[in-house]
Amino acid sequence: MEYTVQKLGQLAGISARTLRYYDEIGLLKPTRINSSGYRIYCVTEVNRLQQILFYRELGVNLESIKEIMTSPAFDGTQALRDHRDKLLEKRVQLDALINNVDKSIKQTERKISMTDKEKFEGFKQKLVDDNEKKYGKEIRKKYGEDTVNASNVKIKGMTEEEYAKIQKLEEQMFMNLKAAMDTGNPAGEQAQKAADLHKQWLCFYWDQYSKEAHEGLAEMYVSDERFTAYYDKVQSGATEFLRDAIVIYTKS
Amino acid sequence: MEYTVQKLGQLAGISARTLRYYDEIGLLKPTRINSSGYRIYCVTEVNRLQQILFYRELGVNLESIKEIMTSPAFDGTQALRDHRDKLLEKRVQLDALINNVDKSIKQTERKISMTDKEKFEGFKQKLVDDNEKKYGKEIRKKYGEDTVNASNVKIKGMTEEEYAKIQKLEEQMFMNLKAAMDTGNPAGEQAQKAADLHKQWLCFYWDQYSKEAHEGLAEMYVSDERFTAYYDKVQSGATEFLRDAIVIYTKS
DNA sequence: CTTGACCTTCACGCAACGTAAAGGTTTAAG
DNA sequence: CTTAAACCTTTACGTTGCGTGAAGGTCAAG
Repeated sequence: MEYTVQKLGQLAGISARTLRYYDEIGLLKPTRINSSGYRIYCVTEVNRLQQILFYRELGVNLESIKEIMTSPAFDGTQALRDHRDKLLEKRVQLDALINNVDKSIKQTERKISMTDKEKFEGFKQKLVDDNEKKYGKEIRKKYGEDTVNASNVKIKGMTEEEYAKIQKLEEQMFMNLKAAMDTGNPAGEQAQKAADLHKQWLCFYWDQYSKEAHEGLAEMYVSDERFTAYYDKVQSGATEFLRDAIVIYTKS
Repeated sequence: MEYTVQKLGQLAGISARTLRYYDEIGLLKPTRINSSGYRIYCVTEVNRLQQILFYRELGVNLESIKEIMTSPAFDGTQALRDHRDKLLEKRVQLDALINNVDKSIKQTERKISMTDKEKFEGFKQKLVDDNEKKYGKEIRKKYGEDTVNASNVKIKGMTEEEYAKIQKLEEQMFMNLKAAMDTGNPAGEQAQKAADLHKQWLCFYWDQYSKEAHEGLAEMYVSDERFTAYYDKVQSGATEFLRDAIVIYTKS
């Protein structure tokens, strides 16, 4: 397929002027110039333009894009992978901003108060927090980046009120879990109530809940000693019991 | 708490120059100037700056931000809610881009093939922006923000298949409209078929259809020359004929 | 053969700052 | 008390990434 400036512009959602400008600065030269002096673009240039737009979307200036892409070390596939990482980062930042706006709305409704610092959360890049450092890698491997990232953002932006609610939920879950273990039946009412409370608790951290992820998490609790230690504090074997209850819960 | 340019800049993640510029253009004036001529900002300005940054993040130019925020009708809380919607939209677009980059990676691995059009999926933000600029205000006034926003989201998330379907629907509508005009009867079978096709077409853009909104839109087509030009291309007077047909359609 | 929708090359304009110059103020250290 | 660093001020020109004509050539359709 061959394209003139306008055609390619329409395809990519940019103006013909932009393409001429990219030609002018040597960022994207047409494949050839036809007998009437028209710029003609082919597949190689289409792909190059896509790469350019990815970089542009990520805020890289055109001069740098040119430098990167004309480097002999430039690896298109690797670049795409980098784009992916950056875009995921951008999404984390965007989530932080959404969180910020949510909080700001609550503040105007006098439901919470916000420090000046909090008011600008999400507008700039921030450091990763403890949770991330401790458990980030493992969880990330198992459940994918997206879920974890979203979780981090939610923790950061939590109000005290919400935090208290979560603490209470977890406490209730522990109480139900203990009572359920006395009956010894993970399918029983108490155990299923505990699993349900665990789900509710989880939903404060996860943007979307899925049964599969819930079950997967329960399995990880059992296989990771740090989590086992945490849940077994209620009683020895509690982690496995909780896992069993959750598995039954997700299947029902 | 009181801030000088640099302090506030650091808090918000912008430069001191930017704050001076915002003062210069009258977008954000400091609370007061101290005895040495320093700009001093307090809580009102901090909140205003936050709003400004939300708008900026969403691509609104400074002149428009100023216009919006100095309007007597400006409602801060409502603005925050709008920001939220827009940010969620932005996330949808970002997801589309991530999807694109994933596909592009797979393509380089020869696992799938991609059309040139698909290569630019997720970049098409601009198209929506344009749409917004051209018709946003009028439609917004008549049908409220929600409907329009929902429409934007739908366009963004549209697959090529869906898009083709819509194009076809519109084409059929035009054909029926033309045939109906030959009969001269807006209540006739052909005209009513055209009105129905128009409704179907519309339902791709609107989340909820209502007869009132449909009729209102038809009236706007007639009163707005840009729309008139668009529909009259089939034949002179076609817009009014379509309006008549739609009015009859919605009453029946 | 004309009309309209393309294309071309200048060339100027613009937003939203960056950057540097030239100078006054504040503050913390010597 | 002085002195240097780290602020602040205004003025003013530079930069990026195009938008927007103007002036003119090309191409397909009626």
